[in-house]
Amino acid sequence: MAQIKDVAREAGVSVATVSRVLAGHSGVSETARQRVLAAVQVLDYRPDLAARRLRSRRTDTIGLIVSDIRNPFFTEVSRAVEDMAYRNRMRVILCNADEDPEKEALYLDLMRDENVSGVILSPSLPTLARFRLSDYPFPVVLVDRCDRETHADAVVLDNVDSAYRLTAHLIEQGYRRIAFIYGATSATGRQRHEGYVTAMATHGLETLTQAVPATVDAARAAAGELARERPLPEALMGSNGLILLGLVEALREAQLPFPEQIALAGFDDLPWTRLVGSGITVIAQPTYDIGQAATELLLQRIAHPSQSVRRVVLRGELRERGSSTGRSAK
Amino acid sequence: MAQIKDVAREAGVSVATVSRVLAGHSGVSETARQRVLAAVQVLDYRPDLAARRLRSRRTDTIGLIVSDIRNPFFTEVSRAVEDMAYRNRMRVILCNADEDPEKEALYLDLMRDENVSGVILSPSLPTLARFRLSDYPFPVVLVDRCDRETHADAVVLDNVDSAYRLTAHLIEQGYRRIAFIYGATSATGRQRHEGYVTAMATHGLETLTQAVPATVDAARAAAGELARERPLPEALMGSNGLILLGLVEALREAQLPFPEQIALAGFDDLPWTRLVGSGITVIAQPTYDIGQAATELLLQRIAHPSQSVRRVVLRGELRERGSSTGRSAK
DNA sequence: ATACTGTTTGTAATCGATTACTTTTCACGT
DNA sequence: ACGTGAAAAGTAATCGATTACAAACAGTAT
Repeated sequence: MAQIKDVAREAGVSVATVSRVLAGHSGVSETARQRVLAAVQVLDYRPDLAARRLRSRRTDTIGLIVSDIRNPFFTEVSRAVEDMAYRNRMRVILCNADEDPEKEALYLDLMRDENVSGVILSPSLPTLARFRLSDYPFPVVLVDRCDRETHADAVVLDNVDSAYRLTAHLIEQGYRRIAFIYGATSATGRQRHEGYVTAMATHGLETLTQAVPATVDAARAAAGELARERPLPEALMGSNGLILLGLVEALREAQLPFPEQIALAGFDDLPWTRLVGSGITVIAQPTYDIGQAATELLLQRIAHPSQSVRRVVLRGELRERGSSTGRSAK
Repeated sequence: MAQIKDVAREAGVSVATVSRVLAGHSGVSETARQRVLAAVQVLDYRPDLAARRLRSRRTDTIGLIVSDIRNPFFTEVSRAVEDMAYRNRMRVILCNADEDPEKEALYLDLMRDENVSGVILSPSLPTLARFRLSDYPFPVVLVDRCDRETHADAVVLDNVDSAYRLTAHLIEQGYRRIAFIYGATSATGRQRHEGYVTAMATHGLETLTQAVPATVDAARAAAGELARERPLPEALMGSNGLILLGLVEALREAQLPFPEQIALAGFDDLPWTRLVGSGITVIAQPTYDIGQAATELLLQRIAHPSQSVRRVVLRGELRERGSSTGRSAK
């Protein structure tokens, strides 16, 4: 395996010059640069990253800690982060915290050990509550989950407003008893809850909510109970893709077709939402954009550590489908 | 930030002793060990990974290169790999090749640069065709995709047999004109094609196949064409989850309900397969097990570089649902 | 020709661990 | 008390780059 001194010898220059050329530093003559590049080619030289990282104290690596890799939302975010990162010659270490605050803390420690340049994190509720940027030796950009109090770069959906619009849509369609099943373990769920509550209140309607862990099974169980209540709610809303999936499963088990027996709506425009029944009305998130924006924010923060904190709020898009076809229309 | 020499001073021993304790080497007195451990606690010492990796020439990192992170199959595999790896104090670098052989090559180079301990790879067809273990300075375990010729550790589904069983199931249900739409860009698709062809031949039936890139859109387009043909095929099979999704979309567009107008079956038991229509008959893959097995294989290979090559074949499970309800039953 | 500037180049220190090698310590048999 | 071998501990070389600093050089003004 060729080392930098081999390249230096081959090119007839010093190791410092080789290093400078490879780092793209100025102050190297064009002739020297060419000879170094040629030597690198000839020897197929690849710098040893461990050595470089040790000396330079930089890793050019960003850590991505997602809450649940099985959630397609985070899959797509990861994809975007990865694309952007590698395009900027950065590495990505992906960690899946599985909605477990302990795992999250573990991975944040790991990021410290790895001396990453920065971290993109979708924090669980406890982590978010305790979150202080100054607790970490690297910049952190929050993604998907952030509240008004937290002072950190972040990229989030306009959760409150999106939930408001989704709820308002159901109300417009003539539904009144609208139940909201939401993941209480994430800031996202809570904010969407807020939007729902506001919309209901604005229209003088009573709320009907159920907080659950953000899993398919929990949502199915909760919806199963609701389905046994009489009078039946007129509509069901889920606070994210996994929960929505649970709702669909529960309605199927309870043999309640939508929208005939009960209307349905939720968050996340997953591939299957338009295929079940006559399609499910959802708020679509610009997932790829979210990941992209988060990476951009992080890269900028790494370049300019003291620039002011920024928050990017992206708008969710309402996609009306059969599941919320109005009572009037029937 | 505390360094090893600080720990040594605090503990009143030499750096060598500290290093030995932390590496779990024998030849350290119990007293010394205790003092070192205490000092580590006091100073909150964390070894510098860059320095360690430079000197020891080991990274304890495994690279995972998946074909398409959006495919839930690979998501689940990643999860398993990650779990297993961290449990064995290994890091994971996840890369998404997006079914692009060039990206794949790029990432394999990157793995070399990172000096990873080993790689788990789901190769594209061109990469698999050229694949030689000796081309890489690290052990490689293939996952999901591997052919009989390739001499490497691998974990795969019994693709041929599973496809045979799925096809045979449709035949048993009374279908004859069974079309198979498959991803020709992966070894998996080809092997499943083989199983389908064998099953059809065994029953004296004519094959009806369409090779497509393994994407939802390509599959939808292909199925859209088939849906316009007369006579209509009696059943449609897709070679993986993404393709199956494309088929469902196409049938919906063509307003062909299943199984009434046309039967449907495929691979990958994704969350939504039991929710659309009366459920879709699929071969379920033990995705988590596949990732787990691959990681185990890799860790063993790292520990014993010269042990003989092993291939783990896992069995797919047929899950019968409404989409393949027999003609006889109608 | 000389001094002065700015650019290019080279030498050697450095990053923080691991580990080869040497020295010390200790238990034990004679 | 002493020699012996094993176990424990320490010293210093080492991994392979980056970079601080010094030296050489070229170009220009005096």
